[in-house]
Amino acid sequence: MQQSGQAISLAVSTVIFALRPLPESGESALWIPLVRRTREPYDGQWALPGGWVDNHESLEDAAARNLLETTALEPAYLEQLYAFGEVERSIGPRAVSIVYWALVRQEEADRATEGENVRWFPADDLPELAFDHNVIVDYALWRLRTKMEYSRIARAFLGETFTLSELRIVHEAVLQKQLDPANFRRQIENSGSLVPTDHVVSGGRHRPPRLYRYDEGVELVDNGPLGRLKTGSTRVIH
Amino acid sequence: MQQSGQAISLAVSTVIFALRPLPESGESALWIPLVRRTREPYDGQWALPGGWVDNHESLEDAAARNLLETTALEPAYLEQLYAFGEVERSIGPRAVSIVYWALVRQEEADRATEGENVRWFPADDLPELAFDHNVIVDYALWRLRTKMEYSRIARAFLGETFTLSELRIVHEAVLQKQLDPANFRRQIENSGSLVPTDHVVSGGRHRPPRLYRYDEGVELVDNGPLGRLKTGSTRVIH
DNA sequence: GCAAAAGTGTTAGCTTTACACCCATGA
DNA sequence: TCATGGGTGTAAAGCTAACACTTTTGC
Repeated sequence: MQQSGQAISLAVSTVIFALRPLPESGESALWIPLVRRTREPYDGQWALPGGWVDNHESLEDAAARNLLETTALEPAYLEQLYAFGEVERSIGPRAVSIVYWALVRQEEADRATEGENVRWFPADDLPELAFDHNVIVDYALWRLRTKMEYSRIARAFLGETFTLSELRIVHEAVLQKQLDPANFRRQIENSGSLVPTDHVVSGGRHRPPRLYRYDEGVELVDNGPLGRLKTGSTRVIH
Repeated sequence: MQQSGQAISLAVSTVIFALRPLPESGESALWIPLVRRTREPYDGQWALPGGWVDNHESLEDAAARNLLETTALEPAYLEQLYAFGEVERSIGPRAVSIVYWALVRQEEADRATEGENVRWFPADDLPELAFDHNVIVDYALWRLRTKMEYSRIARAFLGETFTLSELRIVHEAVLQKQLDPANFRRQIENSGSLVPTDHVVSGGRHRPPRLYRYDEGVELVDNGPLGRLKTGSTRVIH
């Protein structure tokens, strides 16, 4: 088993999700930031933010660094999606991409420098992207929606404390369907992952809802090969 | 975004699973083949079969080729597991490993050349392996067991037709728990993924069980980013 | 009081689980 | 006829989904 004379470039890209209101309906929905390519191939087309992996950094560090450099965003959640390595997926020299997906809070998303070469798009209504990036986004969307149903990733979109309504609206925006408030409450309560705080939110024209926080003692279901053994694979910033 | 002068080696490794009887109890259980390292680092220790990715082959092709070269096995199922890229995971030059997991049928597993440098081990009772390979195997085991509950990967361990008993024994061996034959039958029948054949198996000292086959019209649940769009990511050999 | 969302109660229908019991065969 | 698994029946328990209803606030 020895190293043959190869020259495969190793890149990372990230599908970044944030919740923002749609301009038409005002409803909360998933958006992703894209960067415009400024060279061939696919010059001028929109693409996922990404870059090359440096020798001294892990794949995940490379993803986080590229995120910050290209979009100025710091994600609340970062997880590996898939390694894309088809020979013909890129014109030009052979490149393998390790793709991550990330979640950012709305305040963080609003800080993102939007300009000529960085713009947010609704995740379900994207233009034609460079490379195989449309396929990648579709897969990331599928993973996010699947994982939303059995894990606690919704917290990445929320602050330290939140009402059950706020949590439900996150689920509704991601899953694209209305949820019964009564049943949602029971389902969450039975999961045992939330603890009620002593505070309520007053000011609304209705009964003040209680604030909850996530129970830190309860572990995530699947946070990767390293995370499962508590060495910290998936990056969760509290 | 330009390529910096890097020299990261790209490798593939595979966690290969087969069902074989345990020597003590005779019960069917998961086994994996390991290869002995013949050079530093970790000289003499057991490791996952793997090798370098060539410039002209996809990651999946590289995994399949290495499988064949190191263990002479052709898998019935092959799926990407994870890309491991921590800086300090290997002594020596920086290496990133794309790890796959594979399932092979028992006939195929028996063909595997076992010798001084290739040996089968029970998946739940491994020695200390080279690199981070124990962590990797644990993760692959978790993925296999999770996926067994909602997808149709059990077919990779079976022939074209099989009895419900045979299918149940595959599930029991992988999940390490007894399943009620009556409830298992109904669960499988309701899933609609099997069709009964006109044949039964005679010769046993009991009522001859019917043979079933998988309904080819029913799709797998999750076979990867490319597979989901029917371009063939996960490799399923019928 | 009224609107609006918070929160509780209730019921039908479905799924899961446990286990009783009959069936068909070889020896 | 007996042992052995194949295959069917059934009922309790648990979960899901739909929706009625009460509670608490601001105006």
